[in-house]
Amino acid sequence: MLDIKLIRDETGFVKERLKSRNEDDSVIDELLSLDKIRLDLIHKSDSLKEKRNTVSDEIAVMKRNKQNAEDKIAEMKKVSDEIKSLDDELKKYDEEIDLKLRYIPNLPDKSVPLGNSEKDNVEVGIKGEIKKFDFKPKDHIELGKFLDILDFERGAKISGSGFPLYKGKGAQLERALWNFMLDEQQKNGYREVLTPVLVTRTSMEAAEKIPKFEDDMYHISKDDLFAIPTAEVSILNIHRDEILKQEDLPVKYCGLTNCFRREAGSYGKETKGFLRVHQFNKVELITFCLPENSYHELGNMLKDATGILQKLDLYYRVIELCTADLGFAASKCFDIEVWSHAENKWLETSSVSNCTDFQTRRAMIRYKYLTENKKSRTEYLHALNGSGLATSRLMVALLEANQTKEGFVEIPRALRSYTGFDIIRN
RNA sequence: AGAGAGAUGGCUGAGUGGUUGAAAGCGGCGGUCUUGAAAACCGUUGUGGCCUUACGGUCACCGGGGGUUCGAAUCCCUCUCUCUCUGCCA
Repeated sequence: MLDIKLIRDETGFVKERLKSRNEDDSVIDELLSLDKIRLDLIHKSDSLKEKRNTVSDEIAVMKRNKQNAEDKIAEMKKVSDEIKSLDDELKKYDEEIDLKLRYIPNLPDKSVPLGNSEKDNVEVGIKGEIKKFDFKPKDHIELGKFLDILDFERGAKISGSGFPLYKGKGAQLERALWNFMLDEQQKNGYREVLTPVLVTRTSMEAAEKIPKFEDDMYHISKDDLFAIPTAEVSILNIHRDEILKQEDLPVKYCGLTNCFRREAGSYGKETKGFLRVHQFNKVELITFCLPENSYHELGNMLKDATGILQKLDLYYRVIELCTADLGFAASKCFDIEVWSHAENKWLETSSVSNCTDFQTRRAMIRYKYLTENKKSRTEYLHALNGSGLATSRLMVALLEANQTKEGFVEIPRALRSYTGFDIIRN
């Protein structure tokens, strides 16, 4: 969430930045008027509490001296009632302000290209080469079926559509990718974690997924637990309500988890095979760092994510999202897309975002530092997240780009020590 | 799932209605001493809101929420979590 103080002090700036991402900025004025009332209530309540504290001490002294304090007690009873009604009122305003804040996205960084839709995203680089085939390349579904390594029909039998079943060398290839990617990211300085995939409502709120995206997630009502749509949620919450030591920064994690997304409302062509699924696997990267370093760290993370694609020798591009296409919590974001040789289009396989202090403010993830006059202060860290990478779309690109005329799939060199085989035949 | 115990500041741990924001110890930081270090001694050491240019003032916070009271870490209700024992299960 945004800082109400920033909204209060830099109203024009906040509005301008929200407008740049096509957000309605009228909520800012609503917030300011609520905030004004809230501050007024705080002043009234606090000064009454001060009075109550003082007089209560006087009553204690009088009682100790066996004096009669009935008058003061009666007076304070009234004061207490007044405080109570002020605080009840205050609570209503707090909740209303908080609810409004929860629906306001992060502010785009000044460096983010302005735009009105995804069409205004900017391509910042292409690496690798499109493979030339002297035959018509099969898509990943045909390959999966022909080689008997992917079984979307039986996956659907088990859990409904969008829950892929990997078989034989398909399952082994998937597992090889996990190990390869985790090893690579550890080399890049990320500490490996294996987190819960069911998390509490509080954790989802801390990651700013609730309330805005509650309907997009699987929910276990009996225990009020949510299946994570990304390990970003569980990893971010590792340090919820903590104050990290400045000398430990940046703190970097990588973790592989299943990811679950309801994808309600999606249908048609996009949903076939791996292109849009309810369950997939992803290695997630999270960095907690000092505010002044977060954009530098964003560059590092982008490099760490694309490094996987380079080693796998895949054709990919990086695009920078424009203001209108930024994710809710992001101030700046790069998407990495791999080429599908059968579909002849780009597939998003990673998204690397700087979420600045947007999540850490709600999650209360901070660090401590000394000011110039040696006063200790705490400040919110910046949090970044990125996929490094998601395997489902990656698998599409991998199978399609490495297929042979016979319909076999060659394993990229970097993966062979992980798979233990060089080619998948039927 | 059943029975019991517990949750206090970075940590250990006192505190059961009125200078307790909280004893004490450890740790941290600063200082004295020392060539340097250790030891010893002295001092200091939570977070957030609001007011203030600042100094500072004030309010809140002893797992979360609610209640009793002039006044709650302390009493009552409730929820969550942790530990021990029993049951069930990977």
